[in-house]
Amino acid sequence: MTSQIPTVVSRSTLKRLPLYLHVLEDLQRQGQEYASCTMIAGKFDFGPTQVRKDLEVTGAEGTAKIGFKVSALVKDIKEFLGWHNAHDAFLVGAGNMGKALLGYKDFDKYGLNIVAAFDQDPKKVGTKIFNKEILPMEKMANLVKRMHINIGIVTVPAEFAQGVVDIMVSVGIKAIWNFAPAPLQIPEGIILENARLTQSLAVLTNKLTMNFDKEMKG
Amino acid sequence: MTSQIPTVVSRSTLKRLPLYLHVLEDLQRQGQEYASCTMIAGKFDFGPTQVRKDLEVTGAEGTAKIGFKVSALVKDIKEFLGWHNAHDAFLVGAGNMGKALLGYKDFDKYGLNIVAAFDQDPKKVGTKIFNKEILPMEKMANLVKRMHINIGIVTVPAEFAQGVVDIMVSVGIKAIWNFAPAPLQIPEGIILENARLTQSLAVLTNKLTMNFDKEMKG
DNA sequence: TATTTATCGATAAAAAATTATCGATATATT
DNA sequence: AATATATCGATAATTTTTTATCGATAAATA
Repeated sequence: MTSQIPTVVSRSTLKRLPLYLHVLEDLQRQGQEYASCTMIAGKFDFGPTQVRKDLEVTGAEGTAKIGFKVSALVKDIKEFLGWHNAHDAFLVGAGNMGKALLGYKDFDKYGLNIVAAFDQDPKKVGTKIFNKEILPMEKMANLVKRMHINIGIVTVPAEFAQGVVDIMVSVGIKAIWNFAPAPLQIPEGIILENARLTQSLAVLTNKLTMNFDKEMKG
Repeated sequence: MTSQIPTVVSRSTLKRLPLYLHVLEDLQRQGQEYASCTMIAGKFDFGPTQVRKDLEVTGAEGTAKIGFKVSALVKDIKEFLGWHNAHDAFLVGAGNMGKALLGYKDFDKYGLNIVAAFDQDPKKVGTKIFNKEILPMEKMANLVKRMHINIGIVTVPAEFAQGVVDIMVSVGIKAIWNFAPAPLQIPEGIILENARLTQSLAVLTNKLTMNFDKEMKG
């Protein structure tokens, strides 16, 4: 009998798992030992079936009438997301967003460790931001290989993003976390995940506009 | 005959529109007058039908064999997203992410204008970040009313997020852009849009982990 | 001990999103 | 001028995602 766990997991499910994790860690702090899908779903605007289906992909198992053991579930979700041990990453673009990410202390909780940053600007090179060195772009190739870096974070302006991504791919980066609002071309086999604020903002401003339109009419 | 434009637009569509906008503005700079869905889709990993369906919601009209007039399409998308004129916003939490957003120069392109920031920390209050004043929380209520602010941006740590949101709602904020990795409760009628980096990161680290697992096996 | 209840796990149904198809049309080509 | 082609707009088919249903089970309650 083979495993029931689906081999391909939807983005939607993957994006809900960190939400559950947050709730579960809260429960853990409160000393709760078990949690049911009903309880977790209570924190969100969707139902327990959704939660149950999402949790299924992690391989976690619950018991009827009781729910899931919180500690085990946290562990299962973290392992599934790859957050149980840290992935080293390089960041390119020490601007405002770059700085914010370099200063974010909780990334270790999320399986990310930004080792160093790179920038074109000679004025930035050689300085440190949150105790992390800013290096010249030329040094990236060697260091990626020497340090076995797999993740590249792109926080440069849109017009430079494709160039940076091309370099990253050429030096052996396997996964790219992109913050630039530009569509990027990447070769087969490289993982690209976009974290574009403008997309989220679009949803917000559209809803707001729709609301005003409604008020005008009604 | 009523309009063919759907009254409710999916998140997925809303999130793709800024991508098209970026491509279109590139084309505009290059002096291209017309753009077809086929051409736009070429920049992404989905087809022209998807693009056509998305553009439909904006009310834009194209012509067979030619495509859409770029300038008109840009205008239609911007208006649909509410990016044609700026929405004033307050930001709460002048930490790293807060600073990054305060320093982001292109928000005016996306219909957002961060007017001022608020913080609990007395050391921050009174200072300026990117020429924007950091004010004490107590001043928010009055200013929201006086300045007719509709958008609140939450960049505080997770444990303070719900408290900040409650204040925002109570002083009359209509839409909340949340960067804290916490599930938030909001009353009916308030718009909440989450821009949580951890969700995006989850997708990345999971894919990376899956890739390694595959390599181990095969 | 029997009954009720909350939950899981699995499956089925419903809804939503994506992709394919096709007639109409505007331009380019023969 | 006739034919070929690229594209739109609309609709249909497909796929994916979400939600509902239901038997099994573990605990609580009568």
